[in-house]
Amino acid sequence: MTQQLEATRRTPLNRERVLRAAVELADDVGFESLSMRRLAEELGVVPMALYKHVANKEELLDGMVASLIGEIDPPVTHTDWKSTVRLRVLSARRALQRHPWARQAIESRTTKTAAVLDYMESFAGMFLAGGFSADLTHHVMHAIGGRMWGFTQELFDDQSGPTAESPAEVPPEAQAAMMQQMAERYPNIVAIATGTAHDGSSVVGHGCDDQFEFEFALDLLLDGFERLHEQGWSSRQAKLDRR
Amino acid sequence: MTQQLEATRRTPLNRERVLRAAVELADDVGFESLSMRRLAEELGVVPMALYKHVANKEELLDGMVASLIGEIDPPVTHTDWKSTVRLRVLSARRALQRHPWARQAIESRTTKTAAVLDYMESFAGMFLAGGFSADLTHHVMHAIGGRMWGFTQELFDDQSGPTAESPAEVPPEAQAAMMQQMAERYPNIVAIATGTAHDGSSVVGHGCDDQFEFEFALDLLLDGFERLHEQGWSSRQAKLDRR
DNA sequence: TTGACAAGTGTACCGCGTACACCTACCGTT
DNA sequence: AACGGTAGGTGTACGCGGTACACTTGTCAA
Repeated sequence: MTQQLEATRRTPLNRERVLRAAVELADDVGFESLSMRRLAEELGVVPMALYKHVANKEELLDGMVASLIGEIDPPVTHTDWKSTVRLRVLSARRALQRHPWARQAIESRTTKTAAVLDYMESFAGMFLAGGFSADLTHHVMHAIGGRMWGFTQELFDDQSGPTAESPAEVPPEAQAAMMQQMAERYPNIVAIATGTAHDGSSVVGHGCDDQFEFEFALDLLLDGFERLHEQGWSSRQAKLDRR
Repeated sequence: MTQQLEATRRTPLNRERVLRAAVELADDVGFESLSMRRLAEELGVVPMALYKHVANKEELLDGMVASLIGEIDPPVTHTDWKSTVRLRVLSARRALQRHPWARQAIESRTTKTAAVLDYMESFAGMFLAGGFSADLTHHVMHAIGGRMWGFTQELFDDQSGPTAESPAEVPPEAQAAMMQQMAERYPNIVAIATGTAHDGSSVVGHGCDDQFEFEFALDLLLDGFERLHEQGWSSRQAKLDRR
């Protein structure tokens, strides 16, 4: 009968499996619903068992981020820095979109793990290899910020107005009235929202092309970097120019 | 004796006072340590009493953000859009720096309150008033993202390496050895970190000029916006150009 | 056979947000 | 003067979260 139990028993856990399960679970239920207890349950194990493989939840999250970094393509070679950076960022973005929890996870991390440092190291390398000064590279990395991970501060993703309660319970034509009110109180927002509804559909929350928005900002920055690089920008000079 | 009790009793709470106390508490103890229970304690009241003035913690945070927005200067008038936007953003940044919890609070909010919508409305207005098309304004607002609140994704603020444990317990000259290791594993990071230590001090975590980094990226974006605006950029054209 | 060690368990603690029933002082009305 | 509603504050309790600590159990080397 111990035999049976042994047969039933899964192959023992290990850090790898815990991390994989955590990623899967977060993919399914979202970042905020990922708990040690829930993860343990998913693995058919008691919560405290996890602590034999990760020190605490922080470390679990660090591990998840590391695994995410593993999904980002290495930089391509034999092109200019701009394409290299661009492709890498877009690869990061793809990884991020496969794992909706990743943005929150990255933002929640404070201490940099080796995996993160490695990624940043390699990222800086793309600029330096492109002939950027260490100085410019430094500031450029700051400027690109979260976009180096493939995300933007999304301040728009919700199409909900201030009075968004019921998800599908909106009276069909009452929407027009609300739209009316919106247009009065928020003319500019309505303008920029509908101004881009090229297909004529004038719903407020028509949702915009995230990918386009992302690339718009990314290219704006890359073009700016290029210009500074070409004109031999240095922070010392910039600071002198300021006065 | 009931007299005495009445005399002792504070003036009754109200939403205002709750919000003010919450802001103060968060200023002191940080975003993650702000709890309903702690706030209640601070107000000399039982936790559930707060729920007579705010519906739940979400609403409390919304209120805090609203109060923060109240600290941002209104847009200046009679200048070009660029200065107007720039000054406003820098004002937002100042507000944010007075309240270290604000970044996390803003990022944590999903539904937009009236206060937030008002701010965004007015923000969009600065571009539109400057002659920007609704189209360009839309994308520009996306691009500026969190910077419109005065913050950047800070991916650097920690100067800690991967082995940062004890805060002050670092053997004095062992730091040099660690530096050595750093330089081997992370040559690029070390280069861009020390490359900007203009004063010759080569400490890794010398900390950089946050304000400068912020303005660097902000101006890069504003210059980019200006260029696009001048050349009559439209998203339709941009999409056509892409192919 | 032993005994060390790694993996998993069970119990427990504290902090969190908040539902719900209750109390109590104050108010305008009758 | 008596009354009932109401706003503000209370007390108790629940479920969930992370995780400390002491324990069993299964495995393998000596």
